[in-house]
Amino acid sequence: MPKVVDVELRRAELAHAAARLIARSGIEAATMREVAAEAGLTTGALTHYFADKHELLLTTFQASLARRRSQRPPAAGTPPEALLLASLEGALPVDDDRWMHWMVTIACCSQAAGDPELADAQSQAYAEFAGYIGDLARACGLAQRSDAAEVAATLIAVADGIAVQALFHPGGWPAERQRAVLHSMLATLGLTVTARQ
Amino acid sequence: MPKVVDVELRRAELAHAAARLIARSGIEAATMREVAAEAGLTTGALTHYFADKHELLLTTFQASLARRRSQRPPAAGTPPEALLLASLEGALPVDDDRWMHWMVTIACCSQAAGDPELADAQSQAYAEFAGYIGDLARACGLAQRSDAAEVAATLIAVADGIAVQALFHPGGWPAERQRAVLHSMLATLGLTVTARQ
Amino acid sequence: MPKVVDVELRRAELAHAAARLIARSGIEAATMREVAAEAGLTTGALTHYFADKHELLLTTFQASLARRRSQRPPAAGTPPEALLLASLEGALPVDDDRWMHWMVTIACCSQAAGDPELADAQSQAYAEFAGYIGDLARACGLAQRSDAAEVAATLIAVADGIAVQALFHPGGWPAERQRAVLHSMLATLGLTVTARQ
Amino acid sequence: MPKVVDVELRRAELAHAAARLIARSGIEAATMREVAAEAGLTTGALTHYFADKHELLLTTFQASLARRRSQRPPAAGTPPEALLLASLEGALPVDDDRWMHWMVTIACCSQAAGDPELADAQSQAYAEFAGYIGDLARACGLAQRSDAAEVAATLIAVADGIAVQALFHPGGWPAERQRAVLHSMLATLGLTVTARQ
DNA sequence: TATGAATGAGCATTCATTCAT
DNA sequence: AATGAATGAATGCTCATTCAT
Repeated sequence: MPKVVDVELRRAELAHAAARLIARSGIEAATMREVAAEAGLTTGALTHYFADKHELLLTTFQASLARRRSQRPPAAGTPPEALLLASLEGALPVDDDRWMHWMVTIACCSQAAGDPELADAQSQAYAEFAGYIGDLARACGLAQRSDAAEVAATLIAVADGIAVQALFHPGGWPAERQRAVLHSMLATLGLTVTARQ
Repeated sequence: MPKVVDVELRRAELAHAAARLIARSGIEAATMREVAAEAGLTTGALTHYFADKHELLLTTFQASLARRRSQRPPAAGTPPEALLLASLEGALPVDDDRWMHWMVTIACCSQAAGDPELADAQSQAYAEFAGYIGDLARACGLAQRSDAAEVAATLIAVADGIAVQALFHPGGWPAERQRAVLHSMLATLGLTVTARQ
Repeated sequence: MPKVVDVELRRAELAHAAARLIARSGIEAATMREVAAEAGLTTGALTHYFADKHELLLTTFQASLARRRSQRPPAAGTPPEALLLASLEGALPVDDDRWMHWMVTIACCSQAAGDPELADAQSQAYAEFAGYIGDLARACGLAQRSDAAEVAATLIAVADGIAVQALFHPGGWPAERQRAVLHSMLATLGLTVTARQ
Repeated sequence: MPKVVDVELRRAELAHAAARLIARSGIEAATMREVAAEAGLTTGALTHYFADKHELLLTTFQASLARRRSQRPPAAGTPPEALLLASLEGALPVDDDRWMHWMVTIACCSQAAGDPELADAQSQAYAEFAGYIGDLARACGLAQRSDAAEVAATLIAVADGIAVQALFHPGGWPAERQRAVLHSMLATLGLTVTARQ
């Protein structure tokens, strides 16, 4: 009987190592060797878990997306206004984890130009998020069935726009500033924001 | 007498070739060989105009930024509302040229993690744009001296947020939708939009 | 009590798997992984039966040679002319099994340049076969003690020469053509060929 | 103007280096690095002249074939008997050059199982040689139009059979023995051999 | 006995870069 | 100014091999 290893766990560890590297030093630094070393393994082990680099990158992106999704607050028992606010705040790069997710996303967006599979993953993740936000907007009374998509697009635009500026101007956007601009925009759009966390 | 070549023109051509490749196939495709070939030259010629790849990428980014700046409408004789609107619309990837600029920007952002010079170029460009938008917001009466920075940040967030969604979901954001969402947001924020182009 | 496995049988199965791979896809395809998989096992099991790849290849070659030897007709009660003919025909790649043996032989010959052990195995097998054919030639009256080696060399040359052409020009040498050329040559050399199998 | 290099000459040099390596140490030793080093260059230069290893191997084989063909004596003014004899002797591995050609041929035959292009090159070369020998056999009166193919096959079989034995039993087949067996066979087949070189 | 995780050297190939011309 | 030959380091990947289980 061989050494028992949780294959999915190992893949997750390796994908996370890749994400750290991408966030820290850019996508060009995320070579097979470096990713393996970051995870404390060797190249041979890496290719044991991922057929090739493309699969590693795709998995890294999908794992990062899944991680973000899993951190949404539980729907049951939370008022939709709080859910919506938390979801949009969740899109801001206010801590290392969220910053890392944005760096992975940006890197994959740049890569997606020559990689349909990556482009698909991105499109689908976006559609899912837009649908989720649209549902919440309706629950909050911010949108009707007919304009949910545009309202969601607007809300997401606000959060993503702040995120992009934070990414483009590191140091200029501490967490508080990000949240303040988001809250003021949401207030303008009619979402009453009560004090939080 | 040696062949007279406009050095700056050649550099611009090469930088533009690099930008096309980045937009078309991602940053990994923009190798020295490919960039040279895209411009109809050979590697040797490329290194004649750029000391190394880093300089090529930096120049490509700065050229793309300068190109965007140069397309702002002339300040003299244009009402500030129109200038502001045009500037924000100019940030949307509504045509091939603007799309290319965004792809270059995204690629450089991803690269900037490991490249301070690129990060600087990005920061400075953003600061300049934010200042320009802040001034216009004050001219329009949308902001006071005291809150110009936050108002500018909000306005840019709206435009960039739409841009990011368009980039992440190619095909889902035709030019008209981008403009419509932008205009509706600006109206909410108090900028009266008159019919245009 | 551990599972009882016939070690020699397993080695033979693995060597045969290696031979199949070599014949089917060339020697480069016969990696440890592929050989193990072809035999329905894993690499770990393969290295259990063979110290290293070199031993596997050597065993594969020797097993293929032994297999060919074991298919010589029984000497007792068979006229030497029939024995000689059958032995020479046995060298022709007229069926899958013999084709496989030739492919293994060729692969090992190519490999033997850098592998003295392989070269030895080849030399010895050849010497044994030449001796056997020489003895039969004398029994048939085709050779004296003094010229048995040269007569044997001549006879083997004919068979091997046909074999090589068949290998080099797959499709152009159906079994019948191989046998016909061999028989006509043997007739010229004085061996009367009677109808057979 | 760049350094002027005769591209075809360089390719020939590299292919010859590959052939030397294959003959000396087997095909596994003919890695890109080793071939480049054997030719006094580096890997990068090798890939400058050959797109990939497959092209290098194919070229090496074809160059070896062409080299053999180019060493046939001039047809004009030579009696067909001498031409035929020289051609068949040319197939024997009696010197380093011919030995090398045989090793390359054997290696490619082994490789051809998984490489149609290599198999094609082999087939065509064989067909050409068989046709050439058939024509000479008719010119010598050894064959009619109807049986030229079979006579050629027989003649080639004799030479190739000797060659294979020489390859399989290095040291046991000095040039004189190879020629002696060939001549005796040809005499049996009706070709009068006059004294030669 | 057999597995498969892990290693690390080695592979073909690509790349930015240099330089004689 | 421009070429393209050549370099050598680095890349993604494969391989034989080892070993705890």
